[in-house]
Formats: sequence, C-alpha cells, structure tokens
Amino acid sequence: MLELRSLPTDCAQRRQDSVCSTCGARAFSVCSSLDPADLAGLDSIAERVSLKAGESLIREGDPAVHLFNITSGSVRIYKLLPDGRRQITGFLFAGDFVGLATGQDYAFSGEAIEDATLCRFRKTDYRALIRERPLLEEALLDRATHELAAAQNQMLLLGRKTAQERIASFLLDLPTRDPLRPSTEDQVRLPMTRSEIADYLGLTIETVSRVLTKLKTTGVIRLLSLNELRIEQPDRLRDIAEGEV
Amino acid sequence: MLELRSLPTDCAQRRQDSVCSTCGARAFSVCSSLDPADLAGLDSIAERVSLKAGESLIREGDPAVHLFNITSGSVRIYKLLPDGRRQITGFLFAGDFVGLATGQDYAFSGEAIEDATLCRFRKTDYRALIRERPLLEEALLDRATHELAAAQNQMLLLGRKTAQERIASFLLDLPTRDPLRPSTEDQVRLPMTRSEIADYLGLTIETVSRVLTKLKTTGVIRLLSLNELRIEQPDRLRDIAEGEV
DNA sequence: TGGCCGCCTTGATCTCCATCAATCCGTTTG
DNA sequence: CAAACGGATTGATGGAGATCAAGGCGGCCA
Repeated sequence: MLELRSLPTDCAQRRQDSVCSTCGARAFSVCSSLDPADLAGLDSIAERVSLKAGESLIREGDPAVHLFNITSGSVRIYKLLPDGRRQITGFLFAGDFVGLATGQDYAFSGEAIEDATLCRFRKTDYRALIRERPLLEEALLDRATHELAAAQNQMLLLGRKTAQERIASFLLDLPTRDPLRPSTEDQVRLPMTRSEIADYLGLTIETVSRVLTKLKTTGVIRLLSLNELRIEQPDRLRDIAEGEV
Repeated sequence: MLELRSLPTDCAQRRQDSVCSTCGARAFSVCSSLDPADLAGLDSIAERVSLKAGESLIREGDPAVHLFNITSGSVRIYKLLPDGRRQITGFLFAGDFVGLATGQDYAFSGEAIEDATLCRFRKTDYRALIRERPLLEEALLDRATHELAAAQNQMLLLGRKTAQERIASFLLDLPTRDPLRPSTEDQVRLPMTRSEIADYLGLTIETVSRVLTKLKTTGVIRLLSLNELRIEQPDRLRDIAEGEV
C-alpha cells in the first residue's frame, strides 16, 4: 500500500514518525482540523488496526471502550432483531468515524466489508484530547450532524420509497461516499454483496437482483461485473430515485 | 397560513431577568451545561417564539439561519417526496434541539404538533457562543450522538419490522420522550394524529388503526380516548416490539 | 480438470399491507 | 338541533415485494 511507504527524510527527522501526518485518509477525516503539532498528540493515543474482509470491529452490546477512524477499506454497521433480521444502518469508508455512541455499550455492530485499516482510540483518551482541542470537537459535531442528515434521508427511503426508488437512490449516493476511490460518478463500485445491499435498503436479495436487472434492460445502467456498474442515464436514475412519474 | 406570529409583548421587559434561569425545559436541554453567568449570555441572543398547533417552524430548502430549542409542546420534523409522500423523521419535545443542519439550507421541515414555545437563535450567534463554551459544544455533541442512535433504531424499525412490531415499538418509546409530561410509562399520550403516526412508522392510517384495534382486542393495550391509551401488558408489548415469536 | 461452494439470477406463488370505499363519531357552525 | 366536517374505524380488494424453489455462473482447491 502506498500509504505505508517510508516518509521523506525531512519528516523522518521527527522524534517519531507521525503516521497521521502521512495518512491518506487524513484530509477526509476529523483529523484534518488538527495542526501538525497536535497530530503528534493524536498519534500517541492511536493504535493502528487492520481487518480482513468480514472481521468484526465492534459488537452490539459490548462495552464501548474504543472509537475508530477508518483509514482505508469499508465497513458496515448494523443492528439485529432477535430472530436474525438485520438492518444495515450504514456503509462507512475512509475518514468516517465509528463508535461515537454515548452509552455504556455499543448500540450496533460493525464489520469490515473488504480489507480495511483503522485508527483505534480508547474512548477516555479521545475524550481528553477533545477537551484540549475545540476544533476537533467542532469537526466531530459537524460530522455527527452530517450523519444525522444522512440518517433522515435513509428514513425517507426506508419508510416511503419503492424498491426501484431505493436502488436508484443507493446507486446515486454510494459513489459519493468513498473518498479514496472517487468513482467518476457514473462508474459505481459495489464492494458489498447483494445481501448487504438488501439489508441496507430494507429489501430482499431477490428484489435487489430483479430491480438491477430491470434497470439494466431499460438501459439506465450497465452491469460491468457483479461489483461494478456504470450509470448510463444519470438523469433518468435521478428521476426514478425521487419518484418522478 | 399565518406563520409569523408576533412575539409576546412583554418580551422586552423581561430582558433584565434571565428567562433562561427560570426555563422549565432547561434541565432537559443543552442549556443545563451552562452556569448562571453564561445563561445570561445565552439569553441575550435568544428570542422566544410561540407556535400554534400546525404552524411551521422551518421549511425544507429555506436558508438555515436559525436554530431552535423547544421549551414546551411538541414538534414534528419531516421530509417530502415530490409527489407528496411524507416521512416524519422525528417527534421532538421540550429540551430537544431543532435545526442542527450543517448545510446552507434546511434539509427538512418542522411544524408544531400542538401549541409550542421555543427559543430561537441566529446560527451565527450560536456558533460564536459555542466557541466560547466548550461544555455547550460537548452537550450538543452528546445530543447529536443520542439522536444518531435513535435514528439507527428507527432505520431498523422502518427497514425490518412488521406493522405490529412498529406500533409496539412506538408505544414503548413515545412516553420516554416528553420530559414535561412524564407519562407513567404505561399511560401513553398521543399528541399526534393517526396520519402522523403512520408517516412516522412508514405505514398508512388504516394499518395504524387496525393494529391498534388488534392490540386492544388482545388486551395488550386499552384505548382511553383517541389520544390517550394505557399499556395493560408491557411485557407482551415489549415482546411484540422485538418480534419474539 | 472437475466438482464443490457461495453468490446471484430467474420463475412461481403467497402474504402483508396499501388502496379503495363506506360508515362512525366527536366537534363545530349556522 | 341539524348539518357539515375532519379524523378514525372497519370492510373488500389488489398489488408490490416476500417467500419458496430451481438453476446459473464464477472461483477455488483437490
């Protein structure tokens, strides 16, 4: 991975190489609000974690001791009902924060969709750092607010949109999410399975499959492979997403 | 529609006394993290607003110039699709914050369900105050985080629960929300109409009505009036809410 | 190379909830 | 007090999407 290359010599002269200072995800994360000196402080309480696809990050009900910042890859967070029904409440990418729950315990589970790297912090350490760095707290509040807006959009989707509208909305939204792989907007990478898409959109895999097939046969999208598609008619897809006619 | 109601005429007279210091909702709101001296500062940038039932607070798409803190009554916030489908994304009560959106424009609309009073702040004023009061910002972050957790619960409800499970969850959750009218947990006040419940739960009014009738005939709840009911069997309702058998 | 396995697609049928429609009931108004 | 009205309930029917079921396709490993 490019991010892990050795540093240029001028940086290497520091007491310790700040991994943060060369972090590929820094520009997209709350860390961007820290100056170089503070980054060193962040570095000292951060722990690097790598996860293979499918590995668990946090588990609903476990004591919430850690916070995470995704530096590469992608993560799903979800909640379960006792009988196994699953709702994926978010797909997260580089720069995204995981585990901002206030409660004693995590209120959701998190797993890597594909291989991922993360920064891990003890909640207590992080809280202390926040106290000293109001800009960091401001960035966190900003991010939480953005996520709230996204959550409201998702509620609209889950509560009131048809299957086709949900898929269309999803295909339009997803490419804007991963800053490390800036899809050219009409080229969409789907790192998750059909089952995960279904559990994110409140549908079944069969319905996801059928709707994608229909969008393909009507020429709105083109399926390049299982995990890659191209939006051929963005305007029509936008109309579909908003339920126009 | 008359949205621009004049402020209480005695508003100016009260300026010297901190209205905040006697605010009934203070204990439940972010203001509780301010000491008396700071409350005065808050007072100086706050404007009191009263709304009659049905009146509009903010409108999706309008420039986001104000923030609100509810001091009494209740508010619904919602999003619309072009064809009129509505998703109510939250019912808010005393102490709740409205309008924390980061964007230029409001991403949702807000209206009073029943007569309500609110504190209104210019976003710019509020931001400045936050800068000076880290405790306030911390309280805001806390609140935003709680709302995020609630939003995830609502996504689970909308994406994966049956009509009966949704109603049961709603009846269990609602009484915990309004601190000014602490329902005795098994006595539930429904300040909103069936139509609003439906739009909150992603159902139709007919389904809401039918499920309530069914819960009544099975003895789980008792309907005292249109807007008041009693939970007769809390345990069974909890089981239903979580989909246990 | 072939067989297995996981994931996806496609088809047939079913079901829950939406839709359409009629009535009820409490409140307001003339 | 009657009529009108808005919201709620109840009944009949329909449809979008779930469920059940049967291949298809590609990757992996013996």
